[in-house]
Amino acid sequence: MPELPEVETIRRQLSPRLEGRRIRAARTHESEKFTPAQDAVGARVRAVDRRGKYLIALLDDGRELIVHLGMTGSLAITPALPRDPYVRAWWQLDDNEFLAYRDVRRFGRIHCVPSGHYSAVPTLAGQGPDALSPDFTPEGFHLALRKSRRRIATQLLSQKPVAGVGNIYGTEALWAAGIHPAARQISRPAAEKLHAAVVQALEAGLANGGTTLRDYRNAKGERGRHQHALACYGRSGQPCLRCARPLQHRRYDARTLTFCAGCQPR
DNA sequence: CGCAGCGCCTGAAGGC
DNA sequence: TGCCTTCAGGCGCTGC
Repeated sequence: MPELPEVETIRRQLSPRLEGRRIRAARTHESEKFTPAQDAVGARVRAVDRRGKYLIALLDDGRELIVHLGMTGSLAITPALPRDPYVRAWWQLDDNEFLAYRDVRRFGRIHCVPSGHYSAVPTLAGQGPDALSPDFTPEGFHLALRKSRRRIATQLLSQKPVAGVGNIYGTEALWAAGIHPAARQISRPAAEKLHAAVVQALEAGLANGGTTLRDYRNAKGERGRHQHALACYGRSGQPCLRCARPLQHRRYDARTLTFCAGCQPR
């Protein structure tokens, strides 16, 4: 599932290829999740930005083309349109190349809105500071976490205290910080530790080109390498790398969380 | 407004 | 071998 490191990897690859390009044509799957991709036809891409897990192409007509990759989404630039039943949207550029959006499970979404008008994208509108931006501070993070009594893992995945964290990197950060995923309140020192762990987990993932468990591919179609560096996610039953006790997994709020009962006490 | 619960999707994996 | 069930989960929506 694409989280901040995967989306940022794609952004860095797409940016030099898309900047300055005019969108000549577009076609999409019939779902209203994807049809807004067609609204960008005629506009020129000024820059490719990212906020949390949202990729945002800034257009020269004062609008933004917003893409969320969901669970299985990927973007690639290709000289010819791939014959692939899972391409849900594509844009033809003025250099005759194509930007193709592939999404097997159709959990992703595409929007085209006036700049900054995110009422149609509530999660983007309401999300906290991007995890790799200077706005993500230990103080603000602790304050944001104190506003809710939900489980810490649920809060991390809500995108509100910080934007860009999904289950993989959230699991890694909680393990690294020694915090139980079901904890409902954490101390200031624990919040500071978790803040550092979130940044570290995401930067490590980015340095490794993202995590490919099954579907993730970057804009060149390559797999990430961070799946080999995961300490906790997907390792239930295997020994904790700190204390050798077998890692456990439990379902909290409809998602599977892996943790070490020894290193991450309640 | 916060939050719990459900639905969206499909391929893979496991049971029989 | 083949059919059926379960699972993965980010996010939008509904209703309390």
